[in-house]
Amino acid sequence: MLVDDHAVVRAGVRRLIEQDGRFLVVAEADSGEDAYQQYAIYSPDIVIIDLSMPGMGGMEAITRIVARYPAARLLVLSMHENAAFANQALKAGAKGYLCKNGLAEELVNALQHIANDEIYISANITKKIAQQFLSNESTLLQQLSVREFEIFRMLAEGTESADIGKKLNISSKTVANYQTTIKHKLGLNNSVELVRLAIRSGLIDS
Amino acid sequence: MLVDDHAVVRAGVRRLIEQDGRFLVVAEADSGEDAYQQYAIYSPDIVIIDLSMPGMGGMEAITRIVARYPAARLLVLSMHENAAFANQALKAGAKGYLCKNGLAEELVNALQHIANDEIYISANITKKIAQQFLSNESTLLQQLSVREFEIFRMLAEGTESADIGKKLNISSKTVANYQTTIKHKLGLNNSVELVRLAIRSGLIDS
DNA sequence: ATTACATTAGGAAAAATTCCTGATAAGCCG
DNA sequence: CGGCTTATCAGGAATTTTTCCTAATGTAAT
Repeated sequence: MLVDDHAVVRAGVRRLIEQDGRFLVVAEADSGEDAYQQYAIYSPDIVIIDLSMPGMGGMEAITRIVARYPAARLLVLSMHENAAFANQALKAGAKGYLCKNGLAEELVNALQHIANDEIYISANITKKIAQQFLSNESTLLQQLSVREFEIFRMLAEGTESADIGKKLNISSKTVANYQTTIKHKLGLNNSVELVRLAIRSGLIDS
Repeated sequence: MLVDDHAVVRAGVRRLIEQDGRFLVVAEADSGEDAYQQYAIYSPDIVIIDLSMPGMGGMEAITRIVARYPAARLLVLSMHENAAFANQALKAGAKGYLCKNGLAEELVNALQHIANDEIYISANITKKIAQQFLSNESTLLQQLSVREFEIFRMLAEGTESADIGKKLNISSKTVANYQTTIKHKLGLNNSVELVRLAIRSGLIDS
């Protein structure tokens, strides 16, 4: 099953997969909510999912799908060539992490690995993870839980606490409390420093 | 010719185009620099180009290609559903602007229009352009008075209102009031957007 | 001279943030 | 297995920040 809010990307990936012949696309979804529902209907062997989507993001979708279907195999196909993203996605329960700027062949390759119940991570990502392992900045972000990381990103994007609460189906009060603990964990004094850290870490762009 | 730093996207779009049959992909490039060089070699009828690429971005590539080859026809295929981006791209000389979250059919449709020497812009983008007609980022900051600009910069650097007051020998209350008017003048909803605008404008770095 | 705007700031109300407490569930370890 | 830790969630209360309104002063322009 393909999950990406960009129809062009979905159509492209579908053709890539179909041309290879080993795999079949049984369903498509253009949002996290849709993915969750479609999963129940089609029970796909593997879900290829993008992280950055409107509404419930990819990260939240992974969390929910894995919570309901622990055997689900999700392969993240993201534009973010960033260790922190990969880290969080795998922590949330994804079985693989690929960058969109990887080779087209790598996609079906990754699918095959995941079909064999192996974890697959892009070579460039594993390298980045190794590189950023020692950097203070990324170890800082690793202190955050999946939920904290998610809220951190949304806050840095300028989303209001109330809207974050709606998207994640939690109280805006909870979001506010998370905000405080996030700042404490990261040693930030205000939301300005929060944004700048997020930009420096490549989580969002200015 | 396809220009996109994501190989998966390039491969997908290539197959989309080839399946339609009306057009032929003669070259691919994964950067602005590469696009410029490949253009000289292949002289493609149309260039499909992404905006967000490392190194010289898509915008700069458009400017350079159009400067050297005024007859060049460039179709932007971007993820940004944003009037400012489309505006800049068309101002730079692009002949069309498409969003990646548009329909797959829209792509060849747009190609046909551009082949007929017409301009093609996504419907959702034309609507946004009309809405955001007046909001120009560069002239935006010029609306600020000297004092406002000064405080804007200090706020974006993460300085607390109280400290700004001390440094400028004014009440923190005044700073707070300035903050509100600055946000209004710049059309910002919160301090997060304030920081990001400051960074985009090169006032501060992340 | 009147208008416009920049700078300053206080009061009151609204909103956001912090700090505290506590509930629930999952996972781990001896 | 029972305790221990951690993640997630959220309400109450105090505090801080932000907004909105009003208003004074000086300066530049028409």
